[in-house]
Amino acid sequence: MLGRKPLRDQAYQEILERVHRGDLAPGSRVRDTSLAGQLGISRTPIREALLRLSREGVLAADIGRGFSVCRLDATEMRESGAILSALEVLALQTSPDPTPERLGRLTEIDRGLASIRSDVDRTVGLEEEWHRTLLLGCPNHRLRDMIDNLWQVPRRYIRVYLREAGRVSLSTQHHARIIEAVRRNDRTAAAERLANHWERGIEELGSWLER
Amino acid sequence: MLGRKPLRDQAYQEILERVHRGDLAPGSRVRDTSLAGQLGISRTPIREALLRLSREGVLAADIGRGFSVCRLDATEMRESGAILSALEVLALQTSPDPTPERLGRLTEIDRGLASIRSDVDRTVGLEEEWHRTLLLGCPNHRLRDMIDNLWQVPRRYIRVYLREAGRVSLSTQHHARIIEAVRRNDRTAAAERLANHWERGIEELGSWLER
DNA sequence: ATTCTGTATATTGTATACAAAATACTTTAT
DNA sequence: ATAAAGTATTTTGTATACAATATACAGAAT
Repeated sequence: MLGRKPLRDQAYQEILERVHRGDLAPGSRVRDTSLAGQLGISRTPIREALLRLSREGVLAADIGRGFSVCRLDATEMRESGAILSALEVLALQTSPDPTPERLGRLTEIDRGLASIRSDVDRTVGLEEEWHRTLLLGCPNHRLRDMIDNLWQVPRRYIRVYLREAGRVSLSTQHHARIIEAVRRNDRTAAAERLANHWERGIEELGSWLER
Repeated sequence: MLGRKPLRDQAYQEILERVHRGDLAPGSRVRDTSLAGQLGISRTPIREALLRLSREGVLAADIGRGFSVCRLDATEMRESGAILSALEVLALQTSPDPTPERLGRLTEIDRGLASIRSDVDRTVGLEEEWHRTLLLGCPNHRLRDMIDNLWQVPRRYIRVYLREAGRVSLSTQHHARIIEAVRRNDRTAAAERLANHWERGIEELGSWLER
């Protein structure tokens, strides 16, 4: 109860980062004891974080034999992607018109994305921030939270894809087309393009995974 | 580790049932100590269940002062309903044509719903089963799981509404119209009607809550 | 009476302890 | 050497212990 945030939340963040960094590799077992030792806290908050991560699809929990990092699997990625796509489209459709300043922020992020050469972390971070910024006005808080949480799954896939397939970014042109529709206040077209953006991204990742 | 299922899962189920029965009233505090005593197990698995329930929106977790049952709130219901509606529509759209036997099951459930006079539990159970049966063929497992989980929120509202507003059911005619479209293999119409079913249900519950 | 304040109690978040089960290791037999 | 079987060691799931904070209560001041 020291840092004003429960230890379980700090543990959650830290473990998640290790998964994303590949420090905890897909398929590898995650022992609460060793994490507790490494983070210098007890097993209890660690286990609470692990339980949460397994509910979110980052870890797998086999009864009696603990936790392991979920292996990357094309089917899972397609499934999560389809869900996230539908939810982001819903969020966009039910959002009020974005402020000009937010539109500016979106193009700014896109400029950032275009100028990156090979920083995977930064690319994924900006891609996610672009989506979050797009949906920042969505009045459905629960939906926004859910989308944020669900992003954890595709984020892992995008990261690996960018790193291993050597791709640099996930098409900023799509972003531009979406922004263009939003700017015209044509939410229907924007939603359609957002869905299309997801569909292409999923297909790109999927076919690479199944290679 | 006795019942072949982790205690935290049994605790989860039991606590959830108590919330639904109204045994744990909205707004009331939930003390892990007292639950542990009542269920005859330790606080650890109880807390794991409480943490999960708070992530699912059934309980609220205030840092340092424990858990309480979420109060019923029209906004929350509308938000969850909108999400669930979108996800069920997605599930329906991406499902293969249902087997005749499953269609039969759906009309059978509807007959059951129509014949109920005043059993709230049974009504809610059948309504939920109808939805689950409709989406049983959906190949996106993650989506099905997510829908099942999300149902916990509207279920609480429907239950209270039926009980306190004295309504008997949530319109089996809607179900019939959806089934009719599914039977014609017109998934677009079916999806549209399903969305409409949700919209009307949400509106009915919402205006009652805000009365 | 009502509000404040200090103290007792309860409850939380976290750490540790313990028993059952799983994994790793060693020894023995083939 | 390989395989099997039995034993030691980890690791898990759950229970309990403990310190810090929050709540409840009693008495004093207004």
